[in-house]
Amino acid sequence: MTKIKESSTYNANREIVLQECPVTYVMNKIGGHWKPIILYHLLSGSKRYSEIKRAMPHISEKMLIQHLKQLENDNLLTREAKPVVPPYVTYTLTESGKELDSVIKAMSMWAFKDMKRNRVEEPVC
Amino acid sequence: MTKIKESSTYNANREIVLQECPVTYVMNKIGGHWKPIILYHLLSGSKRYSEIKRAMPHISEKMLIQHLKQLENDNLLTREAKPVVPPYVTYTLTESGKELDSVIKAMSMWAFKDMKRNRVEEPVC
DNA sequence: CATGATACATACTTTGGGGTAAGTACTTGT
DNA sequence: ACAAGTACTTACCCCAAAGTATGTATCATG
Repeated sequence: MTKIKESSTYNANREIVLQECPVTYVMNKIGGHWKPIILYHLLSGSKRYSEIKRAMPHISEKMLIQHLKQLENDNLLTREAKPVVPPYVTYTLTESGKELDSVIKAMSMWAFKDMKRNRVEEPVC
Repeated sequence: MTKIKESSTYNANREIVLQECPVTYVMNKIGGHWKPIILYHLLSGSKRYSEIKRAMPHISEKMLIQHLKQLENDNLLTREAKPVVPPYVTYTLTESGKELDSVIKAMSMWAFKDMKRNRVEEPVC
């Protein structure tokens, strides 16, 4: 987990904007390339670590746990580890996390519309 | 405008994911810290360059035009320049851009709910 | 006895997004 | 004559996000 320097101008700006815009508030929680996709996969139900990994073949393990931890810190999902060997860890969306489905759905609907408009072939997701 | 190297693993991964996930498709068009905020301000109607600038005091001019150009390339807004001095340039959302309000609204609604839940003071936006 | 599965952790490097600062062209106002 | 406004452009630098690679603990199974 890369640590974040608090003293940069970037972060100063971000904090100011955070106080001013709900959209930025959301982007700070689900922004980036991987977080929305993780959420997307968890919206269909709780999943084991390895299940998520298999569902997203192109993410590195480092990125996956890193974002899972961030999402956990942001109260979007919970982690449950059964003390067995081999380890059995499941990730489940919280209420906050589940309510994001309206956002994810709005995004998906817009995406499909826009792909059609720009004649991009539709994906299988 | 910083050029993007096409040959990186990052971009390879991104292109693969792009073909698989509508959410990533959206994130590539409106992701980052500034684009959603620009869109947010244009949703209330066409604006001059200087108006957008004044509405977003914390963005640098470089970032502003850079993102305006990217949004234009992505067909989310159009640029109209009147050939007068001093220059008079207006930015207007396209149909695609306007339709993003469902996404922006879903985000805002979730944000306010989540802020309440986490007892963050509500912003004035 | 060694391989594989599971769920990570850690070190090291790259890169591209963003910041800062300065310049440009043209005209209007004082 | 000089500053100010408008809409950019350009150059240079920094750092945080992402990638690559390897290590760890535990047990089951061949």
